[in-house]
Amino acid sequence: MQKALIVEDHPIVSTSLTNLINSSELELESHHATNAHDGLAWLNGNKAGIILLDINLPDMSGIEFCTIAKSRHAGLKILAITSIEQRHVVDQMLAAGANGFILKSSDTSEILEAIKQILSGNSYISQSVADLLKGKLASNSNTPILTRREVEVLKLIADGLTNQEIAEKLFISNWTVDSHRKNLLLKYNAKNTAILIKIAVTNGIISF
Amino acid sequence: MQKALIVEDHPIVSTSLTNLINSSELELESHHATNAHDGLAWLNGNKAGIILLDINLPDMSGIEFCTIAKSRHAGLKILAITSIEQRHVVDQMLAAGANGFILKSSDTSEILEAIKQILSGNSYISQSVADLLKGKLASNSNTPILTRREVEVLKLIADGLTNQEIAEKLFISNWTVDSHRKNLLLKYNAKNTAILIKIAVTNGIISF
DNA sequence: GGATTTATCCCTGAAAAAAGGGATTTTTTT
DNA sequence: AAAAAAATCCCTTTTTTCAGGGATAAATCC
Repeated sequence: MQKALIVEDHPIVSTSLTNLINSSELELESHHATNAHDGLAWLNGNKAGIILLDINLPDMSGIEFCTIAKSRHAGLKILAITSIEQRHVVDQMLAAGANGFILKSSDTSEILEAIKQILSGNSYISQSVADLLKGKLASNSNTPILTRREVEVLKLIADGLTNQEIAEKLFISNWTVDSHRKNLLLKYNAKNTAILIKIAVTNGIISF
Repeated sequence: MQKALIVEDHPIVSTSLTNLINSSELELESHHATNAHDGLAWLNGNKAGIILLDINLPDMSGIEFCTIAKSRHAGLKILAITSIEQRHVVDQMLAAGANGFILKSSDTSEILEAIKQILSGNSYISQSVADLLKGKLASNSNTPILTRREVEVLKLIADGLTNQEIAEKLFISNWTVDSHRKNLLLKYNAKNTAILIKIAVTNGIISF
């Protein structure tokens, strides 16, 4: 019998997922980890047919978990489950190798369908997430594309560092930091640092 | 038989709560609403013994729901269920009249215990939430108490206004705005605006 | 009614950010 | 290999923030 690993810190959700799997016609033996660390440890001694992965874990982001798990266990199938519908999260999860993406607001039949599809080698992305990817949702569509360096600088700005301090940390000139900063303001159409940070935190670019 | 109303938009969680109640020795008939609006409508035609209320609803915050429901139906018992452990949320929910507060990371036995306690007229606050209120948790305990004016100024700063612009908007001197700003930095122990805004958004003071 | 908190106003000087340019080198993509 | 994008560095001036004080009226709490 294939094994399913549920990585989820909320007992209400994990017990529900366990019940869902056990009471379905799926031939899956369900296991449970309450954090990323335990999940990865379990994977070292067991072969999972599928992982149901919560994106908000206490010790590590779902994205990191996904990246690590995939690098250690090729061919591993991961279904990401989240309650937040944010473009950048979906992008990063898919880039990290997730095979499917559903929302906690999906009903149980959709979750089972997603599991089935993934087990049979397909990928499954729920409609609302697919819409998000197509940029159909107006709410998150005005998110500019930042370069790696810009994201790096942005995070340091949000941590309260000055241009000078950032320059020292990244071993670049403060003129360069200033350039990145100006580009950030431009891309976000922000008048100053305050609103820049607000937008960035809201859009999830800055981790909190 | 008393009725329980589950107000929760995530089917995984709501079905799990329903199962939990049905399979327990509690004499409760469980009902379900996926949003605040439907929940309030149901309450107009039915008498609920207890409401299990998710704090993050699609159409209204749990705090608003709580306030409205309590004003319309005196003596209504509400158990708030949340995944976020934020001081201000707990404070506001209790102020809105919630009888109990548990986290989604609580295990099922604790949830049942909370329901029992509340039905018998007591209030129930899970240990981690209680710790939060006592300021025991190092992570979230550094949330300062802001005055009305400080919150007002903070929001305008986050909207990208300068001291001068805020002064004009509030019909006060820019020296005053500067004073509030300095107090905000002091209270949050923030070195500059950037990190101030990050903390404020993270702590939910600034709406997004 | 007295004490405390809140909101207000004031000053100076240093530090930092924003607006305004422009330019070169290194990556990455096509 | 050429084109495009990203990252780097540079300068000036103006605006804004930050740090360091201090002080008074009004509201709120006990």
